[in-house]
Amino acid sequence: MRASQLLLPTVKEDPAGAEAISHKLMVRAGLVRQLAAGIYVYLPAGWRVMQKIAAIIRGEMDGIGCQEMLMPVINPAEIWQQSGRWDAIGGELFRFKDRKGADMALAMTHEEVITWLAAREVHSYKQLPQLWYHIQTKERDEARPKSGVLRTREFIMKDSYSLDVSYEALQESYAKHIAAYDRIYARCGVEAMMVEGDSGMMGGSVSHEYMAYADAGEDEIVFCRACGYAANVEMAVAGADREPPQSESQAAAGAGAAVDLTVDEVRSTPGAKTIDQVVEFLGLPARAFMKALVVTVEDGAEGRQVMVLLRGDHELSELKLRKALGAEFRLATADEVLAAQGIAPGYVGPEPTTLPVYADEVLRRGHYVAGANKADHHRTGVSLAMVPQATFCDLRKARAGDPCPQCAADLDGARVIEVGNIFQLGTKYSEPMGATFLDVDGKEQPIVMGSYGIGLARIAAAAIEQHHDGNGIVWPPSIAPFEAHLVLVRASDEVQAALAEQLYAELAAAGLDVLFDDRDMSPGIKFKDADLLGCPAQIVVGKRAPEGVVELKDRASGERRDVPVAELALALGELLGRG
RNA sequence: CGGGGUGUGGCUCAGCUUGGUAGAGCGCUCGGUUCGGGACCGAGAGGUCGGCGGUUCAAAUCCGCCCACCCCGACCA
Repeated sequence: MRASQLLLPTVKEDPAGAEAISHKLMVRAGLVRQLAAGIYVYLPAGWRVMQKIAAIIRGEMDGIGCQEMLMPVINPAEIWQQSGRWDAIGGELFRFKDRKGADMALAMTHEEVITWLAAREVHSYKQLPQLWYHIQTKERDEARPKSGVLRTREFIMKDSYSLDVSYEALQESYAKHIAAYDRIYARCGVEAMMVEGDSGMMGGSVSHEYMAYADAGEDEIVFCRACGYAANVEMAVAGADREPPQSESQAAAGAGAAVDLTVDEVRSTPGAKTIDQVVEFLGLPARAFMKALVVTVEDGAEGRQVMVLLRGDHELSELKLRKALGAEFRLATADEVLAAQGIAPGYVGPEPTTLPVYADEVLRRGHYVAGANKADHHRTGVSLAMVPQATFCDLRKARAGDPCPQCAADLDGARVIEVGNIFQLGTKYSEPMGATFLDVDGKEQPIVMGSYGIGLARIAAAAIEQHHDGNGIVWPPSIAPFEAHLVLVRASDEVQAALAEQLYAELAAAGLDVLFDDRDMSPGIKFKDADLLGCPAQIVVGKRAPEGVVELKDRASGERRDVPVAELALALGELLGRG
């Protein structure tokens, strides 16, 4: 491809509002343009990256016997009503009516279509297992698109589905996907880790998420270098705290502290409503406090209130609380808190309270400062021995430094991008949608299903997050828009131009993806563009063209060396890792 | 959906507080000089200041409503 003819609109300045590095670089390098919130145009170079990622995914999916097909984005409402998701999913599902007034939906994933297909075409255990996939646009009316291509309302996903005769058989399909996914990320040059997931709206029981390390990621995981345990912080088991409660270490240190945590006493804390403010006011660490949240449980027509207790320095895992309650919940409004506890948020405490209490495990021990249920006052010496109705459970988010729940080593933490996930759906869709088969005994059974997704753009973005420098993107060779960027320094120099043309023809003939910068522009612009775009090899035809020598630059290391034209093919092969 | 912010040439932004001739840098066009790390000189093109309404002799600027986009939160196969 000739740069003089390629639509590659590079820009010098970061786009307004962009924060994620991948977002800035994808726009600056001329890979994408935003049409509307969370809706992007893939420009030629960006689309090449997507196609390369798709090709790697295809290869690996085909490799485990998964069959490619194509399912429609437009779905009749009927199948979504059958699966129950028409009602279960809120505004995230794009809905519209066709000209006849029939309800339609834009598919956000394809379980319904797959199950519809399976119900019609799969009848016997002899046809199973089946592995089906497609690479198709997904539509989701995200509440908040963000971070460029990381969270969008329209995106391309590889989604595959397994159909099996039993849960045991499903394990095999699941294992095949795990193996394929590991290879896909490795081949794309993205470092990702499999963690336990929450199955969320997909339903089912077992699920895992593939997480790629990136500061721009919106998820956080903890993982153990010693034993390999890894989980989303929402999910991860928060092990016991190594340190004793603050009140015990304070007691051990002897008397004389300004505030004795073990003494039951009401103290005036005017204006101090948040943990940070009370910490400041009393001069105690956050872990000396107990924070009381009042939440409204939405398991009846009218919500009921429940008090949730966490240590001051811990964060609530909403997922864990949802599981403990067995119902959805939300933070209570100020009015609800006042009605339920008789005090406005800010000074709520468990002593006394008539509400059901759910307390995090670490609060079993120790004395804490808690709200005094009186405006502008907190109370010391509060221990949960005073709250007999308290139910203890693991409610807090795990964090780096916590002991690993499997081997007790220290957990590490990382921000991550979710680049894929796999679910054991079971019969969640096959039962309501009547996707059954006859087993060996002639008995009708629901098909046991799994679903497996990978977002292509997220792989591209994660690759950039993991591989870039101050000058631009440093693509892994496997997914770079071009393998080599041939830079003609002086287009007006006949010798240089002739040599560049010759190399362009030869490299292309050798099957290499080459971008030939034949533009008549100042060299600085060309070099900057080449670094920004980030193709792994740069071949610079310049001063030494008359001798038949060009410069080969390794984008990743920045190393450059002069190479006689005759040796270029070999040197390029080495640089690109083709041996 | 709640909170905050922004909207001015293609891009990034200033101007708005205190109403009075619409600006800069980059990009673009033409001519010339340059030519290995986003060159220089000269001459140009390009804007209903997000939209509608209001106040005023006069609105980019003040007021109201709406829209779009961004950020935080809620939500998230």
